[in-house]
Amino acid sequence: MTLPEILTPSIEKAIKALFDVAIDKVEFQTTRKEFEGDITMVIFPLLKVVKSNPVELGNKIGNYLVENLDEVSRFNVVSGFLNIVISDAYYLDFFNGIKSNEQYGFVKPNPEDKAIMVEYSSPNTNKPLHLGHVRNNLLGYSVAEIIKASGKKVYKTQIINDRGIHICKSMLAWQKFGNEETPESTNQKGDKLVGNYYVKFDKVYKEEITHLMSEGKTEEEAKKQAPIILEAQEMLQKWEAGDAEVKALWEKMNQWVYDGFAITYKNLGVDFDKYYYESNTYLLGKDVVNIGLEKGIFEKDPDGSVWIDLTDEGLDRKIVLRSDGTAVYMTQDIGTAIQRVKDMPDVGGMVYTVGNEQDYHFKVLFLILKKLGFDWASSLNHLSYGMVDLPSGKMKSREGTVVDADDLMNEMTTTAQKISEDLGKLDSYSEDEKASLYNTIGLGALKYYILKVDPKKRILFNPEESVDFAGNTGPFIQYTYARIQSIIRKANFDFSANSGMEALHEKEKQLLKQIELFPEVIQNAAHNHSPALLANYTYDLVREYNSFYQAVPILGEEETSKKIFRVQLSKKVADIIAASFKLLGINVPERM
RNA sequence: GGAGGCAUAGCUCAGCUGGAUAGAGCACCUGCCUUCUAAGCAGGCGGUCGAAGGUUCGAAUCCUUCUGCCUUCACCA
Repeated sequence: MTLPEILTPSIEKAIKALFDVAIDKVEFQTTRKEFEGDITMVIFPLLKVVKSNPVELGNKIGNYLVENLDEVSRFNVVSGFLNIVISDAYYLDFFNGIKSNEQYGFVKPNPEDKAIMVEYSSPNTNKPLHLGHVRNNLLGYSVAEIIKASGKKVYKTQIINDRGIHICKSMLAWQKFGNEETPESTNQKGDKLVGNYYVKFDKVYKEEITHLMSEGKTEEEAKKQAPIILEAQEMLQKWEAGDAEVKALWEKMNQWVYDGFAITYKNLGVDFDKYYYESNTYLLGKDVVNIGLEKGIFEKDPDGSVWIDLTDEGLDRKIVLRSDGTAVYMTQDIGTAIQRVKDMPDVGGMVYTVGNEQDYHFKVLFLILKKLGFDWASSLNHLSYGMVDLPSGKMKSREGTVVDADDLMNEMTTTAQKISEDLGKLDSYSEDEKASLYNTIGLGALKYYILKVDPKKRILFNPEESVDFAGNTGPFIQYTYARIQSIIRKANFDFSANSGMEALHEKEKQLLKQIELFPEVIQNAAHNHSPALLANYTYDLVREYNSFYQAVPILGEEETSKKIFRVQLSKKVADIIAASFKLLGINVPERM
């Protein structure tokens, strides 16, 4: 039971006994540092129901609590705030209850509950993953893990945009200029190789445009008439017609990309339960549109195109089927959503991790699915996140101003190595152990840097400054974890025994209060789809721990009961750090 | 033009359902390594919470208007 759960009934009883009125809500907040107390009740809201002045009322309630609850040892009233001092026994009791619970804060899924499907990553297959994908992947993975920890079954999925003009551009450029190059022959990751040809295509395309314009064409005409773009469009048509040669090339090059992605995903530490491919789903949804047409949800224009009129909802008219009867993006997403629930009938909701430039698209998509009458349509969420910008401006893959995901991870690891070597604490480590540790720290820095900011805010990513290891950073938290492991190694006595502690140091109490918040933070983070809440909580916990660490000797010449308790407390903090970081997809090192 | 998002210290960010004198880190200054890992701790400096109104006992938080930046409103995905 949490403190509010313990206190609320007593306060209600007190009010009932004193004034004979019922109150509907009691408001609590943690007591500010400058006042004595652990939890504070706000008196003001009661004044509407109870005729009294805040101080008098606070004193009455306070007295009642001290007399009737063992947990409350004393209180003070400052203007409209009742500051309640909770007994050490309560916190010791709480700690004994959770200290050996490995699952503390995590809720077991209820088999009756519907599962949540989390979609993230969803790249195009014509170029490697970049910094923007990194944010998407980290967010999606972490939110999936957090929802899982909050007590729901989760499926991680993605839809791979494996067809379309973009991949045809890479294919065509490879065919024309590739000299049969392969990832093996060039010793290059497949996604990089394919990406190079996408850039190559664009270069040739631009040259052709310039050439045509020098012959007197307008830019618009030139863009439409450049031979290479016409050829790419022809290739796309062949693909759609099922041309064997084009399909074979398409399969070969996509496979190169998948092999490359697999390496990036592995290094990034993300995974998926189920993959969807646009080439399998792009035709889905057309039947649904026809059903919707019969129901009168959609309307057909004279030219044959199908639309939905959302002007009543404050939105626009949106096309759902082209005049030639082919599917658009929206058609496909309608179909895919329905297909997913068919594939996994226990899915009762979805979270789409997609950048905020698609806010409108998802608003419309969810509305359409709701109008089509699917009961799960009310549980669809768009995990919308802000762009990642560089100091130099926006990232543009065609112009080569992107930060490549693989390069970024390497750089972070290298920086971790430099800083670690300067500190020189790892001399006894083997080369393999060092390499693994640098990877843990470097990726920890990167992931934490991205996840600690509110998803909906844009991130200005400065590659140099992002590699920070002090303050609110991943490595700082990892470092605290490693220090605690060191304490545990040195505590060569049985610290799993009952400590027999009776009174708490102020810092110990502060720490326990922070620990007490963990389960609630997981629920909040799951509810808000925000790893940032968890990240910032963990940082607060670590600061609280470090403060405690400096203030009291843990393995000093103290009574055994204190040593046992403090090591237990340290271990619990380390466990929570590890648990929290696991949900963020970050590893913790045993030493650093 | 319609719709949506963002705006908090010089910089990067917290601030949960409205609550006490708005919090961290970086940077700058002062202390603390013979003691469990100093990637640390304790403290100082630094704010008209974009602006103006409104609701409220009480507003960074809710409402309205305005300003600035971004996104979106394709028979692209």
